[in-house]
Amino acid sequence: MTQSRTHTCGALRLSDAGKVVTIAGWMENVREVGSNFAFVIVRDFYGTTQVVVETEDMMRIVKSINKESTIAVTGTVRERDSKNGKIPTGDIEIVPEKIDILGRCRYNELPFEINRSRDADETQRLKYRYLDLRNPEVKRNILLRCNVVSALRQAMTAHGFLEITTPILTASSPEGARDYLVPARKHPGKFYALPQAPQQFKQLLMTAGFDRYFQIAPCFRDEDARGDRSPGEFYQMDMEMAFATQEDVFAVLEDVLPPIFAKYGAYSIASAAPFRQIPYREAMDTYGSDKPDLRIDLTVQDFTAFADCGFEPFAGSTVKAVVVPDCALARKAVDKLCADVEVQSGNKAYWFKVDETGNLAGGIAKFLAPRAAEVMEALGLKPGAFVGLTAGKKEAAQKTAGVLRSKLGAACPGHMDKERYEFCWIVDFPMYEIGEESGELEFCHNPFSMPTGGMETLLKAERGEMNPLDIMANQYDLVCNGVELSSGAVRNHDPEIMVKAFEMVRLGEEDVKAKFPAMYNAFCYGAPPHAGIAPGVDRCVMLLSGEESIREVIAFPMNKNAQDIMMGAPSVVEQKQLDELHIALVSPEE
RNA sequence: GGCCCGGUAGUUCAGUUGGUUAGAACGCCAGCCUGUCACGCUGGAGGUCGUCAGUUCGAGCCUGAUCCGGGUCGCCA
Repeated sequence: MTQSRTHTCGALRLSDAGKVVTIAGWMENVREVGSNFAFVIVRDFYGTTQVVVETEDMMRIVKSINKESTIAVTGTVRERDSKNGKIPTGDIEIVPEKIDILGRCRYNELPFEINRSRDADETQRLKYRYLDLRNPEVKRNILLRCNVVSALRQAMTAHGFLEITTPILTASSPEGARDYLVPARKHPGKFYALPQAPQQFKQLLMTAGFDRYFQIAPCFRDEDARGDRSPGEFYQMDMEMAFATQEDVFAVLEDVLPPIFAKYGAYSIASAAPFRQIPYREAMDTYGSDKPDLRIDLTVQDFTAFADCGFEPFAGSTVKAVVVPDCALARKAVDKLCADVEVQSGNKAYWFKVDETGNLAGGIAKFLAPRAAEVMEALGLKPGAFVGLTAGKKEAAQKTAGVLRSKLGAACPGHMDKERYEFCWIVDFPMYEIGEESGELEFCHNPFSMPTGGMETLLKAERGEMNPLDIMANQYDLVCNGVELSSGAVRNHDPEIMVKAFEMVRLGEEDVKAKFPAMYNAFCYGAPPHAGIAPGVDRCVMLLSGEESIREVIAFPMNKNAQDIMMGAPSVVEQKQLDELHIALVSPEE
């Protein structure tokens, strides 16, 4: 490039006509409309500009290179004879005096067409992510992410939070997800772990007196992927506040998030503070989910009273119903919906409806017909109503009903006000549950949360004055449009209460010290009460962009199997490296 | 790890009951075209139908195994 560019490909307007300029970018397209007459489209990050080739010399250069080569064009800006109102630079074109080839594209056929890359096979897109990202539609999500992260930083800083980075190489934590381990060269047989979250560090920062901390923090968990969950690594806007209550944490996020969602989101309306607070058990009963989509006005009702109606799958089960008062779904759509529910929840869904004359019809109606009046009364049914049903153990029936509710909300017009962001807090999570495998009391979520009522509550349960399953944790989830954005809690900062909480699950002081030595020790030196939360950055951007796959909001995502196809990770390493790390590979055997 | 869906041209897909030479669109190559903007027109090249085995006179299509991808459940304190 003998001359640096004077304008970007999105900059030139009619007022620039007559200027001699230089632009640079990728040769997106060449439209030949005559001999030695062609339109060349040059694209860069900012837009596209048309170059009109009118001479044999220029045509020879253009025809000598493949599309997607980078070029620099120097020439005169001219008003177009025929303008294009669809693009900002559509009034002008450049008449080139010089076209420099900067970076030749060696292939005349690409793995996919840039502007249609979103239709291409995902493996191809990820392998050639640098080509995929040339597509302005794909690039836009990454730009959105930059803006959101920048806005989060500004808002948190304005609220007096300090951004402090915490270690990436740290100690393996015994609870929670599977760790990524890193062998320690200087300590044969020992390993670092990548942090699943900066949880313990941020609590230590509170103990150190930093008062308000946040970090756009990378988190690493070796668990399987989902559409909305990256394998391996993801980012959280991690934050923690000292001398703070649950309400203090809520107040910060209720102030920080809605403006960012309204400004950068696909929808311009976001719930105003304060967000609705829904106790966990109420959420499960009413919405069949601990991450309800409040844009849907349908609710789940209990139908267990009719479990003995003679329909075999209901026998001895909890039965849940979702009523749509005015649903005109075609039979085919109903079948599809039930099939989708089964795929997503792993459990079957059933249905019947009330016809115009007030009779039960379709699906499993014949089993309920003998008690039709009773059914109508119990569910408050009127002619035209549709009833989706699920059955199973209480939790399964609830969760399946939750899936059914979302599907029905999306499918039946008038029951989902889609174009908005509806936030809510899920509060009052149980501290303990009966483990499915062990059959004994276990921590429900994490052991760092303060039990509601503190030591007094734990002692009550210990004395048998209350059911341990009724102990609540000062823990909360932030949910938006059916997506769990974040978990947080008022932490347990008292060593004695920590030990007591562990004793409930047959562990004790030694276990606390062994599992969380730094935190336990630190809390013995005067810890402030503190609380925090960590909204997922990828999930937020996903909601804002309206994308269905989390990979669309990550610049270089891994595939479902936690592989980076482009870079070839994970990969085999040289024997020398293994030797240095004191690692001997065992060949896999059957 | 279980279940569901998919794998056919460079790309996205169609392919009937198992039956002649496996098609379309986009892309690519060549020619024509002086105002295109998803430019247009004409022609052309391009295929181990994921892989292996089986059934059959005959398999893209049926059966079994296997590999790969996506979704989902488990898992994700």
